Amino acid sequence: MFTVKDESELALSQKIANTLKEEILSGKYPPGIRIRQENIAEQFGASRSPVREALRILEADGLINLVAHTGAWISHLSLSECEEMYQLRERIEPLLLRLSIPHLSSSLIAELQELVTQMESTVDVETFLKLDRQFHLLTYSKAETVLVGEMVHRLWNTTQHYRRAYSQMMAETSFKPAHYEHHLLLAAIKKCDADDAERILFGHIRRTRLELAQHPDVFNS
Amino acid sequence: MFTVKDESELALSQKIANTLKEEILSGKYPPGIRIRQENIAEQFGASRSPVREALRILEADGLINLVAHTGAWISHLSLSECEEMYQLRERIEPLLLRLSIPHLSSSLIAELQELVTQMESTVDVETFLKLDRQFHLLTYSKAETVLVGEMVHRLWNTTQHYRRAYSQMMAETSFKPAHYEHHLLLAAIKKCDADDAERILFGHIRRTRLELAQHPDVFNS
DNA sequence: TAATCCTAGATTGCATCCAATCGCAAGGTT
DNA sequence: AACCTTGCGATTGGATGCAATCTAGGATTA
Repeated sequence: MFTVKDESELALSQKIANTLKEEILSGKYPPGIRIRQENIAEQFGASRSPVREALRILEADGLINLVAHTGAWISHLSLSECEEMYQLRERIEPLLLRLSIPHLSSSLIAELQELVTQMESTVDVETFLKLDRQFHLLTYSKAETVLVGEMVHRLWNTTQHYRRAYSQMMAETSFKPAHYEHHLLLAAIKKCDADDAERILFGHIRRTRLELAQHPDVFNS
Repeated sequence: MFTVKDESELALSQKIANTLKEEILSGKYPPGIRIRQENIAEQFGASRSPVREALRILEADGLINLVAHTGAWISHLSLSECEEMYQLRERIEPLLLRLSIPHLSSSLIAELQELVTQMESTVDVETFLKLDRQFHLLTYSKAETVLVGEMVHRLWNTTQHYRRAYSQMMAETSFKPAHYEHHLLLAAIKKCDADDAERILFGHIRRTRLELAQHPDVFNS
């Protein structure tokens, strides 16, 4: 039997970490602001002990920075750090895609097709962001890995704020290149051509990195 | 002025984590055995609070596994997980090398040369392991990165036990291919040929992965 | 005999209390 | 006026005690 670990049987520190993570990624806590242990404890009706452990977990996920005797801040990447993250993504995500492609079913590919169509027809940035995330993570979903998948999720989480900023920026000009790349990627996936898919995905992420680098103002707020 | 963070001003939980990490990597705690909070606390003359946070840090580094209400175990990779780690290394370390090569001084290259020579003349596995680690990390040392470097260090740490097992295994046959690859890598570095260096390093790690996969018995202990 | 249940001890998780440290503002010095 | 010192309030770090949970071993039963 396959039992999913029930949320209720997790340690409190884990539950706090999970909830905080959602809130950070959703933008409730913007990058750079400080987190106070007592506030969080109060918010969850708990003491500071589990909160402190939760903060350690979030630090490990790269979502916050802890400084001894000083406090915790929502981590914000500098331009150069963000470029590093994207360079990591350029190298790792094509690998994950390669490991996933052989196991993608035709019904899943139909889902991907649907997502590409939806992305083209939306104008709302937040919706596009969500669909884009769904699309890419779905292409990776059949990789029979543990660690590589986790790592990619971490990379997506820590760059979430900047993908949002990038999307808002691009919304004023055009998403066309992204849509073209999504079509090409989908075609390569349909052909089960892992080499081609890797190359297109690499370029897709690289282009984003280079465009972000031309808008350093995103990192000053 | 450049101030290195003094060990003494770190939080106790960080110091415990650092020490435990060394001990785990050195093999004092072999993969699979259980860690008890009270024992660690006693060992450091501290209470369980900082120990618990230290364990969270080590979990984030992938060195131990925590299960709620149950305990902590030194993590041990399965063969397939180990292969994943090596595939990650194949993709990321060439990137880090590329970012480092332009900044390598001639004196540092002389050091690298010396390490290659020393590796060829040693027969002791533990010494080889140390020199090999020094050599590769030194080739990466001038990369002006934060996150990529950290990630590579993590990958080296979590595969440490298996590199040891591999080396002991190879000691009975031959290290010759590794030595050849080290020479080629050094030559590419001297020429500042990042493309070539990336390719050689990729092959170097890949060969190790494939040889490890042919000795699954390493993972049964 | 083998499987199941149950209890005692051990171990982890969380709350509370106290100590250590930091940041900031007020006051003093050059 | 600019800089440095000092002390207080705020915040984090660590120790202890107790509750919740798990593991191991023996007793019970089919």
